[in-house]
Amino acid sequence: MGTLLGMTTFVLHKVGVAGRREIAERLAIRPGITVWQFAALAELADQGPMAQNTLAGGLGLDPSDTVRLMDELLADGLVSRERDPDDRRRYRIALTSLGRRTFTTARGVVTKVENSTLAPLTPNERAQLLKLAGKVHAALNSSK
Amino acid sequence: MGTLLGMTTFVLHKVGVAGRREIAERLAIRPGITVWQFAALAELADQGPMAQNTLAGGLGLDPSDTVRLMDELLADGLVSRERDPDDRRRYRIALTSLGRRTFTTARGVVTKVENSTLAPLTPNERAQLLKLAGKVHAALNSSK
DNA sequence: CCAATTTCAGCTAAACTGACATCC
DNA sequence: CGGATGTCAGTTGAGCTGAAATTG
Repeated sequence: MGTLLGMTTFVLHKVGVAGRREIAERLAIRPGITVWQFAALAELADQGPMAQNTLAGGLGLDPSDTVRLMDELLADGLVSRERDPDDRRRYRIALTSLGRRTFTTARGVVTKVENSTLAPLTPNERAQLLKLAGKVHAALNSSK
Repeated sequence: MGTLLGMTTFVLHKVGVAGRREIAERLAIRPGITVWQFAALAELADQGPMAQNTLAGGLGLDPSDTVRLMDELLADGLVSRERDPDDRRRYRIALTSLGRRTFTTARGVVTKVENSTLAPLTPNERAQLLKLAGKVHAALNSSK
């Protein structure tokens, strides 16, 4: 095996970027959102309304980029943004009903693309891959 | 498990980008090269001299970006670049002895970072992860 | 005063596109 | 001529940095 293909990080990066690219192309067609927009909708759908900062942390996205992301979602009517009355520094970001419907559609698209990308693996292997990558991911986040 | 953490592509992308970033930072310190420069040295060390175009294909790097990459490596004295006498459209890119030494050093650095990144996994799990990611990677390349 | 949250402007590296010259 | 190789200029989006305004 070659040096590069024997380095896990290199292979993981390649696969991750290619997979994300594929997902981005499909989501752009339907329902017409970006990957980061999808990620934000997913986080809000899973965990309910939250501060913009908390959302940024959950996504692993820089807070400054989250500002622009929220502007986009707000302009498309997918989220609502109100000041938290208990702490007026914070926003309270919540899904709109359109946002929820859009997320459901998008999740279906992403799942379809994933199934295609992971086609060379058996269901058992897919679960293994997710589990192992998830372990590494968890360690990365905890160290920061 | 949350939607995002249940999506293999998302986790793979996160881990891949974070791992690559870590490697980039270390390689910048010693031996003072970029990740792409390391990748090119590795490919040349594994497979011997080759045309610039072939190298681009092996790295999954755009040929136009390969031009600049080769300029950098040439300026640092890590590769040599000569026209192929049999087909003067092609270059023959080869490692210099400095390039070979630099690669050896860099490979040690990268291996060290990988061991640290993959620390939460047992040796067996690491092999599994590489094998599974490699399968997906191979399928991606063959479809193109 | 100090810290947290959000905002804003701008930077860097990565990846791609399209046009072109050169050579088989 | 058509096709392959290498070169060049420029575009796009991702991710990050640093500074500032507001509020606790």
